[in-house]
Amino acid sequence: MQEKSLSAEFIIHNMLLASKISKRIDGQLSYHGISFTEYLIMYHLNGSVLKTMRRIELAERVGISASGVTRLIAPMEKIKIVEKEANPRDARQSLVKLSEAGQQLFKDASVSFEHCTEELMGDLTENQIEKLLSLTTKIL
Amino acid sequence: MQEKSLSAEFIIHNMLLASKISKRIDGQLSYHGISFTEYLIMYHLNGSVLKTMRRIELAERVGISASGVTRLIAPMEKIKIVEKEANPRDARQSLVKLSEAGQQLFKDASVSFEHCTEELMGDLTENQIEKLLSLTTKIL
DNA sequence: GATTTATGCTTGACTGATCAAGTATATCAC
DNA sequence: GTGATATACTTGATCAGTCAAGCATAAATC
Repeated sequence: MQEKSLSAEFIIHNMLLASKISKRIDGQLSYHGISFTEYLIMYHLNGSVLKTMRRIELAERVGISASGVTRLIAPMEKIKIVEKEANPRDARQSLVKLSEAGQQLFKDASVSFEHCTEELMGDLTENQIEKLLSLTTKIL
Repeated sequence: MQEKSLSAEFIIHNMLLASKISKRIDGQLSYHGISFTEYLIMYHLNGSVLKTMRRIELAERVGISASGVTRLIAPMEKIKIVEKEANPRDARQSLVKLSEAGQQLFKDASVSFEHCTEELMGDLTENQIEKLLSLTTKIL
């Protein structure tokens, strides 16, 4: 008889969960004309001190590659929800700033987003979610 | 002051985690010449009664679309790790069976996979993983 | 048993991301 | 200061997956 790995089971289960969740959220955010990934960009920009971040750091936070950020930001810049800024201290960098319009869009989209996440997590108590959060931070 | 949504925070955190995990696993499985998604296909086939499943069911279990399964299975069939089978009761179906070679490959890859998941979850006890599993099944 | 509707699967066109290579700038070692 | 190495970013080629449409078969309705 073969032993079954609990960690393997959890990982597989959690991957499927993540895929379902992101599809659901993408569906909701599409009403605001943005994708989940774009929302994540705005989320991190909005949470940073000057609503401004380096592309590389955005990539790390969102979990995509640097070139992924380049391609993702380009259309967001075109519709003016983010702006390009230079860093006088380092000419290699191309900072990304969440514009006023971007902040407003983020605020609107957050209502849908949070409504969606609360629906997803509806069967769990605050304590259980906190537990989940603290356990998952131990992974990796 | 604005309230911060715990569920939103968890979802965002868990998405980043999932993305990192899948990259790590993909890296490990590449030594066996397969992707994480291909591993998942084999995992579900191997766990089914006759090592055989319908494409639609595979799609649901793995979390991709039906056409995704078609495109994913094609090269696996070419290198003979799965075989196509007909269902005499329903000519629309095209069943997928894990071949002998596929079973062996799955067994080998599982060693790497489980080693990887155990490394990922190394900071957690069995009980904590069970807790995680039971909490995440309440989502969606 | 003919017609309508639903299911299982595949295909073409597309999208969001990746990687590898290239460019520009910065930092380090001497 | 000069040369070597590292970092920030972009671009072309590619890939894994999606969606919408289509085809074949099955099931339900009349």
